[in-house]
Amino acid sequence: MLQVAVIRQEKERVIKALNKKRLFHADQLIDKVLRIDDERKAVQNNLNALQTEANEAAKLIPNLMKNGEKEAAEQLKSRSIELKSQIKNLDEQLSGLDQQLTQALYELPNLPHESVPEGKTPDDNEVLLSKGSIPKFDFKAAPHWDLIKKYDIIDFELGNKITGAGFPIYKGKGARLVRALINFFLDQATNAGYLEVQAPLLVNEASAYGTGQLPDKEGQMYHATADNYYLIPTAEVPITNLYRDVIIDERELPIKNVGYTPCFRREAGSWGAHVRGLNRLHQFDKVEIVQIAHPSNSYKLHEEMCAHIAALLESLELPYRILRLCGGDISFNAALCHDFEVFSAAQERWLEVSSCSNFETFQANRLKLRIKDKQNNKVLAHTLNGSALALPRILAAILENNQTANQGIRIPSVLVPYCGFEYIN
RNA sequence: GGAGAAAUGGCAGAGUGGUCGAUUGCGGCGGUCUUGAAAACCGUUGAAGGCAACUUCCGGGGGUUCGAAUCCCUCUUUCUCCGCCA
Repeated sequence: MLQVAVIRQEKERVIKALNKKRLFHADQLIDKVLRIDDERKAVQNNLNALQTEANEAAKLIPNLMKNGEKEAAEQLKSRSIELKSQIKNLDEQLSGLDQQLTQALYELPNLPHESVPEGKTPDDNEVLLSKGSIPKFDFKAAPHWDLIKKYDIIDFELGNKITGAGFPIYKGKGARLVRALINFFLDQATNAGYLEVQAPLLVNEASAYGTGQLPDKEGQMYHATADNYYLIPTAEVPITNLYRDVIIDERELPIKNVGYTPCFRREAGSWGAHVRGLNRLHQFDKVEIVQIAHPSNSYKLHEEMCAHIAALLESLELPYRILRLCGGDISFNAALCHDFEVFSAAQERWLEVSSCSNFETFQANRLKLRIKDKQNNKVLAHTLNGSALALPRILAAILENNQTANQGIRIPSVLVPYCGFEYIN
């Protein structure tokens, strides 16, 4: 959520930035915000004046009573009763305006960082780096959905029976490899200074609002309606919300957390071509890194997070590229986002395996996540997160890229100590 | 699930209708002293809105009253006891 003060003070810059995100009626939305905010202030001023009067009356009455001025006291009492109904009225107006203001602000996406390229579609994303060699085979490479059948390591049909489409059953070396990847990713993050946390997989409404899943993306989350909880679409939600309504001493920064969770996504309406096998699931595993940073160095920390993610991909020996998302493709909440894609050799496609974003103060403003310095001055924190990494597509790429003519699938050497075998065969 | 108790500032913990935004202790910050540190002493120290005056906030919501941290209702959470249970 953008800050009204920023919108007010830098209106032109904000409109320009929103246009880059292809929000072309930004000026109207911003005028609406400012109009509501003006009204809010006016109502609040009126309310304050009446409250002052009521407070003074309440102090005066006992004195009048003591001095035996019954008449005056009674008069003041009836005035107070009058004031009370007016105050109630204005109070209701004020909370109505507050709600309107929040609603209006919810419609505004985050401002893209200046380095975000102009553009409309994923084709306009900027390729920052492309690394690793794409494997060549002297045989017909099989897509991962054939390989998993051949080696009997993942069963989609069985998942259909238990739950439905998009909930695969990992078996044997498949299950072991998933566990190995999770442990490897957690260990790497811990070594890099992240504190591991295990957070709930269901969150309440306030948390979903805090990180921006609500109100917009309600349809993307599974909703446990009996208790009004949401299954998390990413560990970002519970982990970032650990710091909701918190004021952090700047000496504790940056806060670095890592967590493994399953992620649940309804992916409503997004099934079709290119979603076979592990490419898109309703439940998948992901290790997520989250940082709470001071605004002065959040971009440096974003680079550090991206370097961490790149190092993971390199140690898994996967060819990858890094994209800087353009204004048209970057998410509603992010100021800057780098996508990491691995090349899947049999599908001959790039698969997104990580998104690393700096949200600047956009989430912090909703979360009321602030930093205080020694002088007790407070500023909104910057929040960042990145997948490190999402498992299924990594798994798909490992299976496809490391297949051999007759030895089965070679496991990247860094994972061998974790899974205890060198080949799936 | 049943019975009871409680929820106050970073923490501990007073406050049961009228200058209470809240005594006090610890912690934090600043200072005196010290070569430096500790101890001691002095000062300072919640949040939000507002240009400001000022206003709001004592778990959330509602009510009683001229006036509520304090009384009533309700929800949530925590603790104790009982029951059940991975």
